[in-house]
Amino acid sequence: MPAATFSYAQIYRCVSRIPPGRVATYGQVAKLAGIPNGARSVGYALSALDDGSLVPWHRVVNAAGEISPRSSSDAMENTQRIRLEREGVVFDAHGRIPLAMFRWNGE
DNA sequence: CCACTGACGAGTG
DNA sequence: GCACTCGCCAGTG
Repeated sequence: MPAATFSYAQIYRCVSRIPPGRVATYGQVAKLAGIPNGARSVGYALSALDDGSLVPWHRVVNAAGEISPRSSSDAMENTQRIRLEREGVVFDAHGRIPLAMFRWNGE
């Protein structure tokens, strides 16, 4: 586990704030976490998570509304999609989410 | 300190 | 819509 001397907790907290059936982009979470241009850092922070995490990391997608491809194990991508669909999030034929409807406003 | 890598974003052609 | 480039921040060797 990395030193994480920085606001990982902020990122996790913001992600946890995302209501069910809603999604947020990396940039959005980053901004809310206090890192305006730290989209990459958000992704890294989420990558440090695992199944045992209480953080709904599956509600975080990229700016295109797609599930970001991770290093390996494409099976996890499927898991993320299943979890989202189970919460009511719909994927179009392109495999992405209509952010116009499901994007979290950050209330 | 430097170089490389990584769940990204925005801009350009 | 796709491919490429640059910029962002953090972690690791």
